[in-house]
This record gives sequence, structure tokens and C-alpha cells, in this order.
Amino acid sequence: MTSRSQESNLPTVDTVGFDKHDHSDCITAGVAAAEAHCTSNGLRFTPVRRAALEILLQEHRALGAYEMLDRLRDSGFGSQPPVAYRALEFLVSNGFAHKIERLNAFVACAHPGANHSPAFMICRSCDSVAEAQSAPARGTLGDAARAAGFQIERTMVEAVGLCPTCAEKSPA
Amino acid sequence: MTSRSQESNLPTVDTVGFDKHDHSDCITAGVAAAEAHCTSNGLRFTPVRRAALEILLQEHRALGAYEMLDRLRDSGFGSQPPVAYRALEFLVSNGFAHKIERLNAFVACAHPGANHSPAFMICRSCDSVAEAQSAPARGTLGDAARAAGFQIERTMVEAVGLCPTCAEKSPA
DNA sequence: CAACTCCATGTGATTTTATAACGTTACATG
DNA sequence: CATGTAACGTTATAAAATCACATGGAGTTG
Repeated sequence: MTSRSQESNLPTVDTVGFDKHDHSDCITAGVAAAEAHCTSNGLRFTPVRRAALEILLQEHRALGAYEMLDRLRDSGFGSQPPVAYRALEFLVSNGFAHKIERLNAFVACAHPGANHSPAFMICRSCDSVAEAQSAPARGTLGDAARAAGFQIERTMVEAVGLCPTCAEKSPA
Repeated sequence: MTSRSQESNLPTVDTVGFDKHDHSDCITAGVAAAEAHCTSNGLRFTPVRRAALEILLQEHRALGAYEMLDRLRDSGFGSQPPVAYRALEFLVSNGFAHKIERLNAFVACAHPGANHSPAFMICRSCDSVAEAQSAPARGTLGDAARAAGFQIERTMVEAVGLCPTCAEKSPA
């Protein structure tokens, strides 16, 4: 665990998903990072896994397992649910992707390799997802956990709201 | 068992779920709070809804919709999924219960009536759930959201780990 | 190279979770 | 007591996730 970073003072905004950027760049970078990590950790970055990661990186939104399955099938891979679930499981457990519980869906990680505790901003209108940093275990929640004797291992933070684009379209 | 923590010790901590306490008290209190809220807001606190809330309050763990359905049926209510989902939907949307996305399950709210942004500590071993307060939109995440132009409407924080009881049993 | 092992893959079937659709009932209001 | 609306019950189906088991490829190891 990283033991630095300030309480609530990290303007580490990762607006991938809301900002414009070059997709081919971020796909290349993401895949490269994953490949490097796998190589140096004895993990097998197989074709399905690579394809799944590329698919996630192409979208800047959460993709359901069955959407993933459709695309994998289109790319010539197996067509049964476990194909998608296994690839996603691999990506998630190795930190290349995250599961958005709220949506039962998956997004590529915006900080490949970094040991982090992600927070997500989920647009309720278009389902786009942006990843930011968080450290809930450091604040109030951490105090509560310590006081209760609860050992936090992982935390997930999901914020639902309106992304900039949708906020413009339907000001509410 | 667990070392029960002292109430005087727990600032913002709501360890209901990990601590010992009198169930009948908290059921009574929870139901009363809900009833009061419904009365003063023109909501109908019908038998199924009351029963569902009582069932949730009896457990200090997350209950799946189908478990809820089983119990409602045992109490003489309808036996089809929508019965449970509708009662739960009512409880959640009125703040009497929360959905734990991580578990696809529901818990009674520990702060009936209070306008709050809950955070949950979920034991990965026994699935017990404790509710604490959080305000993620006020810290790093809020900064990121403002910077990105994302309008946060609701946030959910779920921490997975070991509750005091399970931590003793299987020190990991 | 052959035999063995390990893991990843592919597939069929099933379980679990959640909604759609629709008629009926309860209840407040005029 | 007619009427509009919200809640309920049921059938049916959709969506999400897992189980179980056979196949096959990449590395060993003898």
C-alpha cells in the first residue's frame, strides 16, 4: 500500500472518459503496460485476454460481460459466457480493469500498474465512466473501521451523477 | 466472541452489525422511525413493506432479494420476485434500507431518517455489514469531479474486509 | 521425442438476480 | 358510490453469473 498522499488534497484528476484524447495512444499504452506486467510476473497475456483489454480500452464506458462476449465472438473467440467472464476476471484481478458494481459492468483501468484505490464517476445518462483516485480508508471510514475492529482490505467508491456532456444537454 | 467496543468510544462509528445489542429494541426503533417518516410524508407503510423492514432489521447482514422473498412468503405474502423487489425498492428509495451492490443484497439503514451518505464495511467471510458515515464528495473525489465538470448526485462506498469476529477466527 | 502437468479455452447446462406486463384490489377524494 | 391512483399478486422472461466437463497448447522432465 502506498503510505503517502494527503488527506483530501490530491487534485489527481483522471478524467479519461470525459476528456478528448487519442484512443489509439491509450490503447497502445494500456496494452503495453499490461503486457509488461504479465511478462515480469509470469502471467499469460493470451489472445482473448489481450482482445478483451483492447475492447475495454476502445470504450470509455463500462461494458457488460455479455457485450464483451458479443465482441469477443465477433473476433473469433468462444461464444459462451465463461469466455467473457474469465477474461474479465483476469483483467480485474491483475488490475488492468475494474468492475463497476453499480452497473454490473467493466472498465479498463486508467492507471495501469499503479497500486491504487479507485473511485468512479458514473454518468447516469450515458453510462460513461471516469476514474479518479480515492483513499476512503484514510478518512472517516478508516476511523470507523479502526474503532470497530474491522480490517479494510479493499474499498470501492462509485459516484453517480451527470457527466459534463450530459449535464449540458439536460440541465437539471 | 468479539470485543464489544464502547459506545462512548465511537465518534461517527455505527458498528451495528458487529456489536452486540438488543434486536427487539432496534427493530422497534427502526420500524417506528419509518412509520413516522411515512406518516409525515404521505407514504403508505403497508404490511409487506413493514414486514420487509422488520426482516431486514432482524438480520445484521445483507439479505438477498430471494431470501427476502422466502421470508415474506413464509409470512403469508406473495411468492413472486416482484413482491420482494418492490418492497425493497420502497425501503431503499425512502432511505430505510440500502442496497449493497457488491453483494446484490440489502441491509436496513442504521440511521433512519438521517440525510446521509453511507459507507459500508462488508465482511468477506460472514457477509455481515456495518454502516458508517462518509462524505467522499467532499474530499479528493469532489475535487476531481469539479475539475472534470461531473455533477455528483449520490455516492456509494463499500469496503470489503474482515469483521472483528472473523478476524479472530482466521487471522490473515 | 514422449509422457506428464498445468492452465487456459470452449461448450452445454444451470443457477441466481432482476424486470416486464397485466389484471385485480385497496384506498383516498369528490 | 364513482373515479383516479397506487399497491399487490401472478405469469413470464430477461439479464447476469457460475458449474461441470471435455479439449488443447505451452512447458517441463525423463
